[in-house]
Amino acid sequence: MLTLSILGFLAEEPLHAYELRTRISGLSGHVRPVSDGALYPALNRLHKAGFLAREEMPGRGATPRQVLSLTPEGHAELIARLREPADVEITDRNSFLVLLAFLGRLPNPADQARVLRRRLEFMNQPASYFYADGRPLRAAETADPFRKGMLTLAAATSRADRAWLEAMIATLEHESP
Amino acid sequence: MLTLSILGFLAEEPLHAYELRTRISGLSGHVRPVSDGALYPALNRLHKAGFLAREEMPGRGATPRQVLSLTPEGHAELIARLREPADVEITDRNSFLVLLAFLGRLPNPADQARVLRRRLEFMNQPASYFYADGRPLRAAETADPFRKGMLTLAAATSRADRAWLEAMIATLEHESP
DNA sequence: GCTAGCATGTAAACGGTTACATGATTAG
DNA sequence: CTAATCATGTAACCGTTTACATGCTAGC
Repeated sequence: MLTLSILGFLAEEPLHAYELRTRISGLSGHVRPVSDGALYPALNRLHKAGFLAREEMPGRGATPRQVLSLTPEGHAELIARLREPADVEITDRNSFLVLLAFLGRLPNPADQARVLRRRLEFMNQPASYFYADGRPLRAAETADPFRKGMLTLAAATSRADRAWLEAMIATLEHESP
Repeated sequence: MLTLSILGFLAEEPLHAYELRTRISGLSGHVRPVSDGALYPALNRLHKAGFLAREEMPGRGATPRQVLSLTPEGHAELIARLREPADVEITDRNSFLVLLAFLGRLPNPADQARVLRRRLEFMNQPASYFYADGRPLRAAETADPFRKGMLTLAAATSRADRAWLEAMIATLEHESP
């Protein structure tokens, strides 16, 4: 998820690590800093892999900026990760939303639709959080008001997400029949 | 989150690790197995810390079951974790939903309300995912349909969650004025 | 003079994933 | 007979968090 965000934001424009960090921090909605201990090692990994180019530039403070940009390989890597997302990015809503943030970078609408369809198929599998005697419990059957709330909220989110996915998939299929 | 789930489920009834695993797996909604490599070490940590008692019992298969139960210290630990959740559990929706699953275990409605209020306060901070020229971008201003969708879905979820939190807090305050 | 912001990093500890390892029972 | 389920664990790897480390500039 961190890697995808890095590649995704750098595909828009070259950035130095500090600026990249503030953008990634915002991706959670509420600004929550990405730890440097995660970001800088990730950047080094991507640089070693040949996905990133660095260029030194004078910064506002004392330390010079390391302006980062995607190499052609880095761009290819981003496209590959968007076309064929890892399981977590389909399965985990937070990860999927981050994926969505960059899915517009995929050039082919059919590929975009395929990704959305994967998510939709996953969501269409019946979900249940609790079991009693081996049978799934519905929200109405739970006495605990917190569990009831949890189930209701999860269901509402799921409904809204599926509706959007279906509408968006229809639009994309209209674009490239 | 794993630790909380372990303590939470064991507070309901003693379970062996295998059964515990299937319950925790269900907590994501869609059954996704908890890796043994995470579960067993976590159980060992909790056992070493004195939160868990083990009792050997014959199982259905060859391997005998290690039936796990909460010690009084384990129960106290659960209550403490519920009363004073870590930041992630307030901040991350998935984690918060897991917390919710066990919040009914807190004996005091005022404590329950305090936790919900913490989440509500966090959610009431204005959220924005993208910035242009330092100003937050609204869904309507985004040209990218995927980002627009992402922002719309996040906003809808946020609205529903806040509404539920407010209603539930009101109910709890009514219970213990 | 001090704090916040700009700007970069490293090291230790922790926890999770993946793969490995074993073995009995039951249903198809 | 073979796959799934029951049942327990370990080891290597990988990435994240937390804490440490440094230093300049701008505004109060």
